[in-house]
Amino acid sequence: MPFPQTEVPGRLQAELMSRGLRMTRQRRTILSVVETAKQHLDAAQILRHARKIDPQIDRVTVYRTLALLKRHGLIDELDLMHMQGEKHFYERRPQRDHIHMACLRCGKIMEFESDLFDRLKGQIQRDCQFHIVVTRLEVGGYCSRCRTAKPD
Amino acid sequence: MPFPQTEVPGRLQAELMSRGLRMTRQRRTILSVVETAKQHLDAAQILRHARKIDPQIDRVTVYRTLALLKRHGLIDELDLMHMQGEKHFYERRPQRDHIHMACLRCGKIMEFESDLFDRLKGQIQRDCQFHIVVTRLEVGGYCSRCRTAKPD
DNA sequence: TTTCCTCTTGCAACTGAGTGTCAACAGTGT
DNA sequence: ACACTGTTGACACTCAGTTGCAAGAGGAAA
Ligand SMILES: [Zn+2]
Ligand SMILES: [Zn+2]
Ligand SMILES: [Zn+2]
Ligand SMILES: [Zn+2]
Repeated sequence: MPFPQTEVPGRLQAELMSRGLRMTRQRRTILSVVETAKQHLDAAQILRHARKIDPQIDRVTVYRTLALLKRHGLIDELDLMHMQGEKHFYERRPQRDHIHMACLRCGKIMEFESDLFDRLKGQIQRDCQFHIVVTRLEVGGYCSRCRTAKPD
Repeated sequence: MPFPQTEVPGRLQAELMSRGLRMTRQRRTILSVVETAKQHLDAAQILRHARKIDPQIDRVTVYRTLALLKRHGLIDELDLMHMQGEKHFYERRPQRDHIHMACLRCGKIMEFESDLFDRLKGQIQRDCQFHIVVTRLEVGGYCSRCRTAKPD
C-alpha cells in the first residue's frame, strides 16, 4: 500500500545521478532498500535490510544517505505519532501527498489521499503567502475495527 | 514554600483535578508554566521556567507531567518539522485545531486555522471510518519574507 | 489532627537515535 | 592509470527521553 506500483525501480538512483552525485555501492544498496520497501521503515530496519545485500554497510552511512535523500526531497520523514518511540520512518516521496492515520490501539498505519488536502495546501500557500516545500499530516485515533472497544 | 496556593486554579489544573488526579506542588508549577507560555516550549525550556518558581523540580517530573497531560488530551505535542533537532514542543490543546508552518530559512513558526482543515478531518472520519483523537499538520517551506531568497 | 494508603517525586543509571571527527577509501573525469 | 575530491567506516560522543527504586507527600478517613 505504501507506494504506487507504477513507479519504475531505480528512479531514486537516476534522480541522484542527474543531480551530479556520486553513486557508490552503499548508496545503490540503500536506495534499493528504500525503493522496494513494502512498509514504512526506520533507519535501523533500513540498515538491517541493506546488510542482507552488503554486510559491510555501516549505520552511519544509512543516516547520511537518508539525510541526503531528504535534503533532495526524494523521501519523506514520518513520525507516525511517536507510537513506536522516537524513531523516524521513511518513504519515497509520492507524486501526491497523502495523510497517515495511526490506530492508537492496534498500531495499524493507513494512508489516505484527499482532494480537500490538496485544496488546503493551496489555501495555505495563497492566504499565508507561504511557499510549501514539505507537509506532514498525521492523525492518531481508532480504526474501524478498534473504535468499538476504545480504552479509557 | 513560596507558592500561590490560594490562586484560582487554571483550566489545566481544574481539568486534572476533575479527573481525580493528585494536585502536587510540582504539577501546579509545571501546569502554570505550560498555561502561561507565550511560545511553543520544549521539555528543557519548561523545566527551566518551572525551576524559576520551584528550583527543586526534577526534569523527570517534567517528562512525567507532560506525558500525563498528553495522555489526557490536554496538551499537544509538536515536532515543528525537526528544525531544532529531535526535541518535541508542547502547547495547550486549543478549542480548534490549527496548522503549524515552519519557515526553513528563518525558523519562524506560524499558525493557521482553516475551515478546509476541519472539513478534511470530517472527511477522514467519514470515508475511513476512523475515529480521530489527535491530529498534527506541520508544513515546512518559506515564509513571505524569505521566499524571494531561497537557498539551493 | 493524626493515621494510613497510595500515588508521586528525585535520583542515578540507563537506553537508543542520531551526530562529529578523521584517516582511509573509492567514484568520476581526464 | 591518475588525481582530485567526495564518501565511508570506526569510534566516541551527545542528548532527549526512560526505568527502577527508596523516600516523600497528597488526601481521605478516622
Ligand atoms: Zn506513507
Ligand atoms: Zn486499530
Ligand atoms: Zn519527531
Ligand atoms: Zn522565513
